[in-house]
Amino acid sequence: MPELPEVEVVRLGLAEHVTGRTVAAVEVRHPRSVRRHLAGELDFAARLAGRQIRAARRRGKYLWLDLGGEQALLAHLGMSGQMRIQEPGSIDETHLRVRLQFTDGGTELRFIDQRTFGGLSVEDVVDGLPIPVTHIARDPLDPCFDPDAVIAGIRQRRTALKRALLDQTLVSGIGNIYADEALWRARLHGARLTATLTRAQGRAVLTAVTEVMTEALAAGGTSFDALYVNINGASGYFDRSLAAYGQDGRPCPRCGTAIRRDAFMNRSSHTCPRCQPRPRHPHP
DNA sequence: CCGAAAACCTGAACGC
DNA sequence: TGCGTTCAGGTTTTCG
Repeated sequence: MPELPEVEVVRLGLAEHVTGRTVAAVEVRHPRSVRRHLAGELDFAARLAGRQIRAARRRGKYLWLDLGGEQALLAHLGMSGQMRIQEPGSIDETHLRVRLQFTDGGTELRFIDQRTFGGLSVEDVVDGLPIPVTHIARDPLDPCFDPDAVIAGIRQRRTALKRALLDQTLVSGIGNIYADEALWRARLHGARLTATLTRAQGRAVLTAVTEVMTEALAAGGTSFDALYVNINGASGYFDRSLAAYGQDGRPCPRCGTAIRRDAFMNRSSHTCPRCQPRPRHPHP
């Protein structure tokens, strides 16, 4: 489940179901899912056995289970990763990649990932962050998120606004859905050059990001199919509230003009041609 | 520094 | 029914 609200839904579920439990055994069913654990899958399993999970944390789209001792089980869900809590002995999912069992003999934690772009690793924690997360910027739901600093960073770039929003080292957690939704809410076009963005417009788009993510989280995230589900396998329903993403041909909820889809950055961008006119000096 | 493209995968949807 | 194409909520690397 990719973007911040979906990852946060998973984090909340993990916090409820695995905090305080001690890992008994780890089964790696697909080596690719632990490829970022450079010491290999045997080392991965050995480093988890006997460890107690203290907390479930997140920054942007990265998720980790605090193991104490300045180590953590780090997860990135990639495009299709899921975390599921299941009864021991229940049927293995088709794309089950990693299984964690606990010393209490209760439910097990499963990492399921169709496309295997995601993965797990055990990482050292420095200043509260697993090493691979240290280059990731704070996300809009972080209590220490500093919008003015992010706006300054965006304005210093020489690129298009949407590209900046998707840059996880500037502000994290934003993916293609919430970038399009926030730009629509702020009435800005993603091809707008960051250098020409006013501070007020920067503030508007970051406010829109925060609001749309908060609303999506309250709805349990965005899900179009069974690939994006919470730890119990349930889908969120924010897809019903999307104004732009995936709405090509449908009327803009604000003005009724048909939403259009264009190729941008090797993916799709959805805009209202009336509310979000293409900038005159577009080319990034 | 910036951007484009490819790479890493599987499966669903669609056109013929 | 089957085959080829295109597309998908991401990140990283490589090459100009």
